[in-house]
Order: sequence, then C-alpha cells, then structure tokens
Amino acid sequence: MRQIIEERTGSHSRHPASSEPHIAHMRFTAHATVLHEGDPARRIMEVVEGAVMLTKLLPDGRRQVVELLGPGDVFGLAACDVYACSAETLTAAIITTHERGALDRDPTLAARLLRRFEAQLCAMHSHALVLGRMSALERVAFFLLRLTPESVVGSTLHLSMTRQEIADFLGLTLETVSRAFSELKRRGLVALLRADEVKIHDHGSMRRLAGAA
Amino acid sequence: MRQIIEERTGSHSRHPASSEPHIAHMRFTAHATVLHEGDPARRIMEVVEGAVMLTKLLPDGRRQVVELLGPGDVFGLAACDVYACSAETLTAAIITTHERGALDRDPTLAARLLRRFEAQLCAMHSHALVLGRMSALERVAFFLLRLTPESVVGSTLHLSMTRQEIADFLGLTLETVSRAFSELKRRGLVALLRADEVKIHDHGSMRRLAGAA
DNA sequence: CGGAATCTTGACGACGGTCAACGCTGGTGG
DNA sequence: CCACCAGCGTTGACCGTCGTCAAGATTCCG
Repeated sequence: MRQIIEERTGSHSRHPASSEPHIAHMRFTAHATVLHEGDPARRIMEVVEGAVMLTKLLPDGRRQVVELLGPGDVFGLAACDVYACSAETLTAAIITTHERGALDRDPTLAARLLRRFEAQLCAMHSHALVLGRMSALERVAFFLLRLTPESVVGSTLHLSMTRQEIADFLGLTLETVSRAFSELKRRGLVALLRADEVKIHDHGSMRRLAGAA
Repeated sequence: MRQIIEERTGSHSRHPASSEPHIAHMRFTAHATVLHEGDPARRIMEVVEGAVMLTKLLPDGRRQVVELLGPGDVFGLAACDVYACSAETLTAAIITTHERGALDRDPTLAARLLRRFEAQLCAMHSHALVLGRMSALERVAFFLLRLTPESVVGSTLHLSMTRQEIADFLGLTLETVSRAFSELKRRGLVALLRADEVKIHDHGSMRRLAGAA
C-alpha cells in the first residue's frame, strides 16, 4: 500500500473579498487517494495542477483505470448519491472543489464544466474504442500518443504511471504492457531511456498503429 | 445497407410565441443514421423518445458502439469541431436539437444538460470497467441487466439490437455473444423466447455475474 | 552493499476470435 | 398458399492473442 494520504489542505484560504466563499484549494502529494468510490458525493472536484486517475473496482479486486485527468478536468461525479470512482493522484497535484449547488447558481461555472464534460465524454468514447476493439500493441501506441502534447514531439516523455497502472488503464496485464513496450522498441518506433521515459521515434507509424486517432 | 434515411423533419414547427425559436423536433424510423462521425458539429442533439446508439469506426472497419441512449440522453458532441461519433436509431425515435450557442444563453438548459452529461459520463465509466476487465459471460449479463428497468423485472425484455450490434457494444464478436446467451440459458439464468426476447429468471445470479453493478 | 519494488522475459494454457456449416424466420413472388 | 431466398442466429473445430505463473534483471533507496 503506497497511497499514503498526505493531504495538507493547503490554501484553504478564503480571500477576504472572494466571490466564491466555499472554494477549497487542496494540495496533494503523488500517489495520494483523493476520494473513494462509494463515499457520499458531496462536492465536485476540478484538477488545477498535476495528474489524477479515476479507478473502479470489481468485488473480486479487478481494477480499471477509467480516466486520466489533467488540469481543468472534472471528477467526483455520481450517478446516484455516492462517488462512482475512486481518485488517486499520479503526481503532486492541486485540486479545487465546488459545491454541487453552485452549479445552479453560477452559470459561468456551469458553462465551463459543461464544456469540460463534453471533452471528457469524447475522451471516454475514444477509450471505449480502444478497450473494445484494439490489440495490445495498438492500445499501448494509443496511450503513448495520448500523453504526447504537440510540444513534446521531439523530446522525451515521462510516464508517471507504473506498468500495472498503464495495464489497468488499457485493460491489459502488466506483462502484456511490458511486452508491447519491448515490441515497439524492437520495431524502432520508440526508445526506452528508462522504464518510465519514452522517446517516440516514428510518429507516423505510431499514429497508424493507434488508428490515426 | 439497411440504414435508409427517412428523415421527415416532422414538426419543424416554430410555435408563434416559442421561447426557443431554433428548436427542431425530428422524427426518425428505426435504423436511420442521424449523424456521421466527422461531419461538422453544428448542433447538440437530445433523445426525446426511442433508442439511439453512438458508434465509432477504426480505419480498417472495426466498429465500437460506444454508448446506448434513451430519452433525455444527449449526443452530437465534438472534441474539436466535428462529431466524434456516428449516431443511428435502434427504434423509431424523436430527436430534438439545440444550437451550441444556446448553452451559454440559457442557464436552465445548461443545468439540465450538465446533469445528463454527468449521468452519461458515469455510465461510460462503468462501460470502461466492462470493456477492460470483464469476461464475455459477465459482459452479456451486465448488458441484459442494464436494459432491465426495475419495472420489467418479471416480464420479458425486448432487445432492439442484433447480435452484431450487441457484440460491437460489448467488445466481442457476434459468435461469442451468441455463445454467451446459450450459456446463460443452459445455466437457467435466462430464457430465450426468441432471438430478441429475453426473460431473466435468476436475477440474483445475474447481478453477481455482472459484478453487482 | 543489500534488499525491496518494479520491470522484463519465457513457457504454457485458456478464452475468445476466425472460419465454416447449418438452422431458423420472415418476406416475396410464383 | 406454398416455395424459395435472404438475413440473422447458432454451433462446432481450430487457432492466435493475451493471461498466468515463474524465474531473472534492473533500478532505486537506505
């Protein structure tokens, strides 16, 4: 168990003249649990800085990482009145929260979250295609491209996830993920500087593998 | 090719004193294509009545049904400026559309769509767990329960999808779906009256198979 | 330097995909 | 009215991808 929670509720700072009195900025270390699947869903969360993953568990312990979140992304959702996913930080992160009631009172906030929900829903649609129809190699290629912003095309990409976490995201086992990395390396599409540092050499072939997504 | 489009743009009716002049209600037959992945994303759609499925395609033709929609559900989303998914009706359906700009102008509409997006995002999270971590039998059990509203517990459930469509939804092949149905029947969990009419006998075992979701 | 955690690689097996034949059902036309 | 045909579903045999189990390799840290 390495998710030691160290939840310095950093700047709980209510600016004297803040227009949003119930906002709480929280600072988390890497590998901290932010919230638990099944807990009562009080607030909606938003990533300000860092990376967060959402996970779901089956009764027998099988795990799926359902979403990877970055700055601006929203989580803490609920179909009924409890959180549908657990959330863990992948890196150090800053998270802000919104009262659920604020959505009705603050149209600006609602409009922003709406736009973000749309983007996340589209990302989930892509992810369904990956999980339902792609081979192991294709999934890993897709994963690497997804983590590559246009700025980092030539340079080296840092994965802040273990093979197990990547596997749980892609619906594979850690061994299969490892084999896929090796195969991509063998084919000259990527270079593995370290286990968690990848350089993409053949961007075109990678895109083709990932289904030109 | 059976998606014959018969798109009687039924009540394009602008009520004399309507507050939403750009609303268009459209009536579709079953198996009609409502919109195409890749087309310019002009409007946001909402299911009023009937069932709609959203699909994504890989360049080589592999297909994934990413979402099943019923009344109230929203589609026609776009990460950039084109639709991310195609949409086809499963049954006869009535669909209404909203101008994208209306979301900023109409806070009531925005609040309603926000709530619906949240529900659909949660459904996608469950679906990711299904696609990533469940066996074929579990997937089919999950699928059948998902289609069973509490009202239809004792009675018979009508599937308005072919085996191929179910397979594309669950990330399987049509043969595997067929085998899973037969296996559920063999175990006495369901009865197959016809290929598209199912009665669930052992609801408890089904829930256990589906991961008590 | 040593030990724990993570990653890689190999051997093997199972689940589900592929290919193929057959059955059922509903619609059309003779 | 019945026969035929087309589309969909079922079942079987076989095979490939990926999961499982296990043994090393590597990295990181004290």
